[in-house]
Amino acid sequence: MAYDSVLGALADGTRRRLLEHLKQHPHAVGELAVALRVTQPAVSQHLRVLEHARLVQSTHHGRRRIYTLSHDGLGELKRYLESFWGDVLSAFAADDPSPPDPVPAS
Amino acid sequence: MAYDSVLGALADGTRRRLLEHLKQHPHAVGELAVALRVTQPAVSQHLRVLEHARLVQSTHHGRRRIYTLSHDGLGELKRYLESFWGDVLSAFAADDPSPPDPVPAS
DNA sequence: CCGAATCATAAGCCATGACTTATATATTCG
DNA sequence: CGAATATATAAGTCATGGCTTATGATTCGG
Repeated sequence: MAYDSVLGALADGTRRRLLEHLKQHPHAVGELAVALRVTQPAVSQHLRVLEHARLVQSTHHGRRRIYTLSHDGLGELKRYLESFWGDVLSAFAADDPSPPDPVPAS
Repeated sequence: MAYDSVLGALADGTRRRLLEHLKQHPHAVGELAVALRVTQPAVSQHLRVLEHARLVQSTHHGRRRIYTLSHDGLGELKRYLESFWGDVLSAFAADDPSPPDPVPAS
Protein backbone atom coordinates (compact mmCIF):
# COMPACT_ATOMS: atom_id res chain seq x y z
CA MET A 1 0.00 0.00 0.00
CA ALA A 2 2.63 2.52 -0.99
CA TYR A 3 0.24 4.38 -3.27
CA ASP A 4 -0.93 5.87 -0.02
CA SER A 5 2.00 8.26 0.11
CA VAL A 6 1.69 8.87 -3.62
CA LEU A 7 -1.94 9.88 -3.39
CA GLY A 8 -1.24 11.95 -0.34
CA ALA A 9 1.54 13.74 -2.14
CA LEU A 10 -0.58 14.42 -5.20
CA ALA A 11 -3.48 15.68 -3.13
CA ASP A 12 -1.77 19.02 -2.51
CA GLY A 13 -1.94 21.73 -5.16
CA THR A 14 1.47 23.20 -4.42
CA ARG A 15 3.10 19.83 -4.83
CA ARG A 16 1.32 19.30 -8.13
CA ARG A 17 2.64 22.66 -9.26
CA LEU A 18 6.11 21.52 -8.28
CA LEU A 19 5.68 18.41 -10.40
CA GLU A 20 4.46 20.50 -13.32
CA HIS A 21 7.64 22.51 -13.14
CA LEU A 22 9.86 19.47 -12.78
CA LYS A 23 8.05 17.93 -15.72
CA GLN A 24 9.70 20.55 -17.96
CA HIS A 25 13.23 19.88 -16.76
CA PRO A 26 15.12 19.41 -13.49
CA HIS A 27 15.24 22.31 -11.10
CA ALA A 28 17.13 23.44 -8.06
CA VAL A 29 15.24 24.23 -4.88
CA GLY A 30 15.72 27.97 -5.06
CA GLU A 31 14.40 28.14 -8.61
CA LEU A 32 11.24 26.37 -7.58
CA ALA A 33 10.78 28.67 -4.62
CA VAL A 34 11.01 31.70 -6.91
CA ALA A 35 8.76 30.17 -9.52
CA LEU A 36 6.05 29.15 -7.06
CA ARG A 37 6.35 32.29 -4.96
CA VAL A 38 6.72 30.27 -1.80
CA THR A 39 9.48 30.31 0.76
CA GLN A 40 12.40 27.98 0.31
CA PRO A 41 11.69 25.85 3.42
CA ALA A 42 8.17 25.22 2.18
CA VAL A 43 9.58 23.93 -1.09
CA SER A 44 12.08 21.73 0.74
CA GLN A 45 9.33 20.19 2.83
CA HIS A 46 7.16 19.53 -0.18
CA LEU A 47 10.08 18.00 -2.02
CA ARG A 48 10.72 15.73 0.92
CA VAL A 49 7.14 14.48 0.68
CA LEU A 50 7.44 14.02 -3.05
CA GLU A 51 10.74 12.19 -2.67
CA HIS A 52 9.28 9.89 -0.04
CA ALA A 53 6.47 9.13 -2.47
CA ARG A 54 9.12 8.42 -5.10
CA LEU A 55 7.70 11.05 -7.39
CA VAL A 56 11.01 12.93 -7.56
CA GLN A 57 14.69 12.18 -7.16
CA SER A 58 17.54 14.43 -6.11
CA THR A 59 21.20 14.64 -7.00
CA HIS A 60 23.87 16.89 -5.61
CA HIS A 61 25.48 19.36 -7.99
CA GLY A 62 27.96 21.48 -6.15
CA ARG A 63 26.15 23.16 -3.33
CA ARG A 64 22.88 22.99 -5.15
CA ARG A 65 20.51 20.08 -5.07
CA ILE A 66 18.84 19.23 -8.33
CA TYR A 67 15.41 17.61 -8.22
CA THR A 68 14.20 15.48 -11.10
CA LEU A 69 10.90 13.80 -11.83
CA SER A 70 10.84 10.11 -11.02
CA HIS A 71 8.71 7.40 -12.60
CA ASP A 72 8.56 5.03 -9.67
CA GLY A 73 5.74 6.71 -7.80
CA LEU A 74 3.80 7.46 -10.95
CA GLY A 75 4.09 3.87 -12.08
CA GLU A 76 2.91 2.60 -8.74
CA LEU A 77 -0.12 4.86 -8.80
CA LYS A 78 -0.80 3.91 -12.39
CA ARG A 79 -0.82 0.22 -11.56
CA TYR A 80 -3.14 0.78 -8.61
CA LEU A 81 -5.59 2.86 -10.59
CA GLU A 82 -5.57 0.50 -13.54
CA SER A 83 -6.26 -2.43 -11.29
CA PHE A 84 -9.15 -0.44 -9.89
CA TRP A 85 -10.43 0.42 -13.35
CA GLY A 86 -9.97 -3.15 -14.48
CA ASP A 87 -12.09 -4.45 -11.65
CA VAL A 88 -14.72 -1.82 -12.18
CA LEU A 89 -14.88 -2.44 -15.89
CA SER A 90 -15.05 -6.20 -15.47
CA ALA A 91 -17.77 -5.73 -12.91
CA PHE A 92 -19.68 -3.71 -15.46
CA ALA A 93 -18.85 -6.12 -18.24
CA ALA A 94 -20.55 -8.76 -16.13
CA ASP A 95 -23.59 -6.55 -16.61
CA ASP A 96 -24.97 -7.82 -13.37
CA PRO A 97 -25.79 -4.87 -11.20
CA SER A 98 -26.34 -7.07 -8.20
CA PRO A 99 -28.93 -5.36 -6.08
CA PRO A 100 -27.76 -4.17 -2.70
CA ASP A 101 -28.24 -7.04 -0.32
CA PRO A 102 -30.56 -5.97 2.44
CA VAL A 103 -28.95 -5.22 5.72
CA PRO A 104 -29.64 -8.15 8.02
CA ALA A 105 -32.78 -7.23 9.89
CA SER A 106 -31.41 -7.02 13.40
CA MET B 1 -9.05 21.50 -12.15
CA ALA B 2 -11.70 19.21 -10.76
CA TYR B 3 -9.22 16.40 -10.27
CA ASP B 4 -8.34 18.36 -7.17
CA SER B 5 -11.38 17.05 -5.33
CA VAL B 6 -10.81 13.61 -6.80
CA LEU B 7 -7.24 13.40 -5.54
CA GLY B 8 -8.28 14.82 -2.22
CA ALA B 9 -10.99 12.21 -1.92
CA LEU B 10 -8.65 9.36 -2.82
CA ALA B 11 -5.97 10.55 -0.40
CA ASP B 12 -7.90 9.18 2.57
CA GLY B 13 -7.63 5.50 3.44
CA THR B 14 -11.14 5.16 4.80
CA ARG B 15 -12.59 6.59 1.62
CA ARG B 16 -10.52 4.19 -0.46
CA ARG B 17 -11.89 1.35 1.64
CA LEU B 18 -15.39 2.65 0.93
CA LEU B 19 -14.64 2.59 -2.77
CA GLU B 20 -13.26 -0.94 -2.51
CA HIS B 21 -16.56 -2.03 -0.98
CA LEU B 22 -18.65 -0.16 -3.52
CA LYS B 23 -16.55 -1.72 -6.25
CA GLN B 24 -18.12 -5.08 -5.40
CA HIS B 25 -21.71 -3.85 -5.60
CA PRO B 26 -23.82 -0.93 -4.39
CA HIS B 27 -24.28 -0.52 -0.68
CA ALA B 28 -26.46 1.35 1.76
CA VAL B 29 -24.88 3.67 4.30
CA GLY B 30 -25.53 1.46 7.28
CA GLU B 31 -23.93 -1.55 5.63
CA LEU B 32 -20.78 0.39 4.97
CA ALA B 33 -20.66 1.66 8.53
CA VAL B 34 -20.85 -1.92 9.81
CA ALA B 35 -18.33 -3.19 7.30
CA LEU B 36 -15.78 -0.47 7.99
CA ARG B 37 -16.39 -0.42 11.73
CA VAL B 38 -16.92 3.32 11.71
CA THR B 39 -19.86 5.33 12.92
CA GLN B 40 -22.63 6.10 10.48
CA PRO B 41 -22.08 9.87 10.44
CA ALA B 42 -18.46 9.34 9.52
CA VAL B 43 -19.54 7.22 6.57
CA SER B 44 -22.07 9.84 5.50
CA GLN B 45 -19.44 12.56 5.56
CA HIS B 46 -17.00 10.47 3.56
CA LEU B 47 -19.69 9.64 1.05
CA ARG B 48 -20.47 13.32 0.67
CA VAL B 49 -16.83 13.95 -0.21
CA LEU B 50 -16.80 11.05 -2.64
CA GLU B 51 -20.02 12.23 -4.24
CA HIS B 52 -18.71 15.75 -4.63
CA ALA B 53 -15.66 14.26 -6.35
CA ARG B 54 -18.08 12.31 -8.57
CA LEU B 55 -16.58 9.02 -7.50
CA VAL B 56 -19.95 7.72 -6.27
CA GLN B 57 -23.61 8.32 -7.00
CA SER B 58 -26.61 7.84 -4.79
CA THR B 59 -30.20 6.83 -5.40
CA HIS B 60 -33.09 6.65 -2.99
CA HIS B 61 -34.62 3.25 -2.35
CA GLY B 62 -37.34 3.56 0.20
CA ARG B 63 -35.87 5.11 3.28
CA ARG B 64 -32.45 3.81 2.46
CA ARG B 65 -29.94 5.53 0.25
CA ILE B 66 -27.95 3.34 -2.07
CA TYR B 67 -24.48 4.44 -3.07
CA THR B 68 -22.93 3.25 -6.30
CA LEU B 69 -19.51 3.68 -7.84
CA SER B 70 -19.37 6.38 -10.51
CA HIS B 71 -17.04 6.61 -13.47
CA ASP B 72 -16.99 10.37 -13.85
CA GLY B 73 -14.41 11.12 -11.20
CA LEU B 74 -12.25 8.16 -12.12
CA GLY B 75 -12.31 9.15 -15.77
CA GLU B 76 -11.34 12.66 -14.94
CA LEU B 77 -8.41 11.52 -12.85
CA LYS B 78 -7.42 9.05 -15.53
CA ARG B 79 -7.31 11.77 -18.15
CA TYR B 80 -5.26 14.03 -15.92
CA LEU B 81 -2.74 11.33 -15.06
CA GLU B 82 -2.45 10.14 -18.63
CA SER B 83 -1.81 13.66 -19.83
CA PHE B 84 0.86 13.90 -17.18
CA TRP B 85 2.40 10.62 -18.24
CA GLY B 86 2.17 11.59 -21.85
CA ASP B 87 4.06 14.79 -21.25
CA VAL B 88 6.65 13.03 -19.17
CA LEU B 89 7.16 10.33 -21.74
CA SER B 90 7.39 12.79 -24.60
CA ALA B 91 9.85 14.83 -22.58
CA PHE B 92 11.94 11.71 -22.20
CA ALA B 93 11.44 10.72 -25.79
CA ALA B 94 12.95 14.09 -26.67
CA ASP B 95 15.98 12.70 -24.86
CA ASP B 96 17.03 16.22 -24.07
CA PRO B 97 17.63 16.45 -20.35
CA SER B 98 18.10 20.19 -20.51
CA PRO B 99 20.36 21.14 -17.64
CA PRO B 100 18.79 23.21 -14.90
CA ASP B 101 19.18 26.81 -15.85
CA PRO B 102 21.18 28.63 -13.20
CA VAL B 103 19.26 30.78 -10.86
CA PRO B 104 19.76 34.40 -11.89
CA ALA B 105 22.62 35.66 -9.78
CA SER B 106 20.90 38.37 -7.86
C1' DC C 1 40.35 30.41 5.90
C1' DC C 2 35.93 33.39 5.41
C1' DG C 3 31.97 35.16 3.77
C1' DA C 4 28.33 34.25 0.70
C1' DA C 5 25.26 30.95 -1.18
C1' DT C 6 22.30 26.96 -1.07
C1' DC C 7 19.60 23.93 1.21
C1' DA C 8 17.72 21.25 5.27
C1' DT C 9 15.90 21.25 9.87
C1' DA C 10 13.54 23.15 14.05
C1' DA C 11 9.78 25.34 16.19
C1' DG C 12 5.50 27.62 16.23
C1' DC C 13 1.04 29.15 14.19
C1' DC C 14 -3.19 28.42 12.06
C1' DA C 15 -6.40 26.12 9.07
C1' DT C 16 -8.25 21.89 7.68
C1' DG C 17 -10.06 17.40 8.28
C1' DA C 18 -11.46 13.00 10.33
C1' DC C 19 -13.93 11.36 14.01
C1' DT C 20 -17.17 11.42 17.78
C1' DT C 21 -21.87 12.22 20.21
C1' DA C 22 -26.15 14.39 19.89
C1' DT C 23 -30.07 15.88 17.10
C1' DA C 24 -32.88 16.90 12.98
C1' DT C 25 -35.19 15.02 8.77
C1' DA C 26 -37.57 11.97 6.14
C1' DT C 27 -39.85 7.38 5.25
C1' DT C 28 -42.24 3.15 6.24
C1' DC C 29 -45.51 0.54 8.90
C1' DG C 30 -49.15 -0.57 12.33
C1' DC D 1 -51.12 9.67 13.78
C1' DG D 2 -47.15 7.68 16.18
C1' DA D 3 -43.14 4.59 16.70
C1' DA D 4 -39.19 2.75 14.51
C1' DT D 5 -35.76 2.86 10.87
C1' DA D 6 -32.26 5.08 7.98
C1' DT D 7 -29.64 8.87 6.89
C1' DA D 8 -28.12 13.63 7.10
C1' DT D 9 -26.57 17.58 9.72
C1' DA D 10 -24.64 20.14 13.79
C1' DA D 11 -21.20 20.92 17.06
C1' DG D 12 -17.11 19.84 19.38
C1' DT D 13 -12.49 17.50 19.91
C1' DC D 14 -8.06 16.13 18.47
C1' DA D 15 -4.50 15.20 15.20
C1' DT D 16 -2.38 16.35 10.96
C1' DG D 17 -0.42 19.41 7.59
C1' DG D 18 1.12 23.51 5.19
C1' DC D 19 3.26 27.77 5.93
C1' DT D 20 6.21 30.95 8.22
C1' DT D 21 10.68 32.75 10.59
C1' DA D 22 14.94 31.43 12.55
C1' DT D 23 18.95 28.66 12.51
C1' DG D 24 22.19 24.84 11.39
C1' DA D 25 25.04 22.35 7.91
C1' DT D 26 27.72 22.25 3.48
C1' DT D 27 29.98 23.97 -0.29
C1' DC D 28 32.11 27.23 -3.34
C1' DG D 29 34.82 31.53 -4.47
C1' DG D 30 38.45 34.82 -3.45
